[in-house]
Amino acid sequence: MAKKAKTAITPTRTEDYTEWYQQVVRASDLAERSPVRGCMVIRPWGYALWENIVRELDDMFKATGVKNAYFPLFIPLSFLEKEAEHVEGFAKECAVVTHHRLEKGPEGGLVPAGSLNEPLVVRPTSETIIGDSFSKWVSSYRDLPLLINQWANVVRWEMRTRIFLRTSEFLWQEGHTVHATDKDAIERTRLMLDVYAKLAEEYLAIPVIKGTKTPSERFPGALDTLCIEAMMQDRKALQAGTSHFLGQNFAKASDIKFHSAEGTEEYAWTTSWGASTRLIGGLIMTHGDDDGIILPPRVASSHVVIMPIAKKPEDRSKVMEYTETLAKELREKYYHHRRIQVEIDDRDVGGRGWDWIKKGIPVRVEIGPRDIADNSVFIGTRDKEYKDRSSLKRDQFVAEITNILDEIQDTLFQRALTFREKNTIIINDNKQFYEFFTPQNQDKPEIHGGFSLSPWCGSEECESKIKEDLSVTIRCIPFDNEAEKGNCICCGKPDSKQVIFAKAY
RNA sequence: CGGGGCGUGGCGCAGCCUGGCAGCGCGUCUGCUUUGGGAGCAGAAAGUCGGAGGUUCAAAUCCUCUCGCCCCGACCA
Repeated sequence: MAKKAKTAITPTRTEDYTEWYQQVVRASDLAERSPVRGCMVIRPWGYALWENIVRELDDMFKATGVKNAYFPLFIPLSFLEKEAEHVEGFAKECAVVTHHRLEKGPEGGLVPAGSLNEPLVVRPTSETIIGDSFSKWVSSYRDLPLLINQWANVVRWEMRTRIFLRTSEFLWQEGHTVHATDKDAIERTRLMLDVYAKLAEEYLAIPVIKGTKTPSERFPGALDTLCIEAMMQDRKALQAGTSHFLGQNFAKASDIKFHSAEGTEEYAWTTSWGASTRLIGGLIMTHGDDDGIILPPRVASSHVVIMPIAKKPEDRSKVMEYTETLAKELREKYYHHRRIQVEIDDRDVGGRGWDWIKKGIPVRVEIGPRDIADNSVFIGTRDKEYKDRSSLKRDQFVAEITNILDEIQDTLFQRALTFREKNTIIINDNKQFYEFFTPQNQDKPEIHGGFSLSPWCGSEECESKIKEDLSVTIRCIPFDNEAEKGNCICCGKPDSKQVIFAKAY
C-alpha cells in the first residue's frame, strides 16, 4: 500500500468535501463563525480578498456609467408588501425590527421596549426602498437611464447556513437601474451579466456559463433572471452572480414614471443585479486543494511572502537587509493596477511555509545566506507541488514577477476549465441521465455527476420531476447552445432546447 | 422547519456503555540541540467537559430541559 501523502488539510476533498471546505476556511484564516447564529466574522486575510473583488467590480461598474449611492438598512414593512411576488419570495426569511429601546427587565437584564408603529424589515434586498427614491428622482426621459449601485450588507434568515456560501448576513453589491424602454433595460441586464462573467473568469479564474434561469428559478418579481454558473470541485453548480430584468413590475409597485419625448407618461423599466461574498466560497471550492486555498493573483490578499532563513545570528542582519530590499523593490511594481503586496515572515519556526500554503499566497520566496552569495532567490508557487521549487536570479525574479503571477492566474483558470469540461457531458438518453446523477453508494454518496447538457421541453412538470427524483435542477439555459434542439430528457418531447442540469449549492 | 449525528484547552479527538484526581496528538510559550525547512529533546501555559436543572457521598459519564454546530430533506445569492 502506498503511503498516504501528508496534506495540510484533513480530511481531503475526496474523503469528505464539506468538511474539507470548512477546514480550509479555518486553516486559511479567511473567516470564522461568530457567536451570532448563521453569521461570520471575515478575518483580515479574507476581507483583503473581498476588498480586491470590490475594487475590480466597482471599477467595471463605473466604466459602464454606474454611480454608487447608499440606501437605508431598514425597510418599512409596507414597502416590501408592494410587489406581490417579491413579498412571497422574501417574507419567510426576513429579520424584523419591532422595538426601538431596551429597558431593565423585572428579573434584571434588558428587554425590548417602545414598540414601533410600523415594523422595519432588515433589508434582504433593496428593490423597494431604492424604488421609492427612484420614483422621486425620475420624472423625465431625460433623467434616464438612471444607473445606481450600492455596496451593502443584507440579511436573509436562512434555515441552513454555510460560511461564505449562505450566511444570514452577507456583503454584496446590488445594482439598480431605470430605463425608458424594455430594450434598454434588457441590454443593461445582459451587460451587467457580462461584467460578472468577466470578473469571475479574468480575476477569480473561475470559468462560468452564462445563461437564463427557468421561470421557477427566477428572482421574485423579475420577468427574466440571467446568471453565471460555475462548477465546484465536487461537480456541483454554484450561482456566482445574477442580473434581473424586472420589466415594469417594480416601477408600478414604486410608482416610477416618466414623461416621454412624445409627452406621454410611462412606467419605467428597471433592472437589478448582484454579486456577494459567496464568490469567496466559489473561489475556495474552485481552486482549493488538499493543502488549503489557492488565491488567484489578481485578487489575492497578498502576492508574495518572503521567508528569510538566518539561523546563525551573524547571518541575520545580512539576510534581513537582502529581504527588505527585495520587498521594497517588489512593492514598487504593479500587477493589474494594484501594487504588489509583499509579506515578510521572519518567524523562526519550522512550518511557517505551510501557513502560507494554507492561506493560498501565490508566491513564496525563501532567502538564506547561500541565495545571497549567489545573488538569487528560492521560490515556490502555489499552483505547483510543494517540492517543486527552484532557484532564480534575484534580478530576474523582480523583472519577471508579473509574468510569474500571470502564469499562476492562467494555470488556475485552465485547470478549472479543464475540470469543468471533463465533467460536463451531453446526455440525450433518460436512463443515462439517471445513472449520471445517481451515486453508486446511496448511504455515503461519493462525488459523482457533474453538468449535463440535455434537452428540456420547457414544462415545469418535467423540471420538478427531475428535481424530486434526483435533486438535480436546471441551472440555466445557456446562451451558447440556443440553436441545439433534442428530445426532452424527461418526457421525450421533440424540439426541446438544451439546458444545463446539475446539483446545486 | 422535519429526520439523523455531534458538542471535552486554539484545532483534531479519546474517555461516557460499567459514575471515583480531565487525558492524547497537533499548535502555542521557555530552554537546549539542529542549521536550506512541515525539526529533535526537556519543560510550561492553556478546560467551570456547550448551558441550566435533577439523581448521587461523588457526574464529562446517568436523567430532564435548553442552546449551538454538522449532515440529509424543504427554502435560497
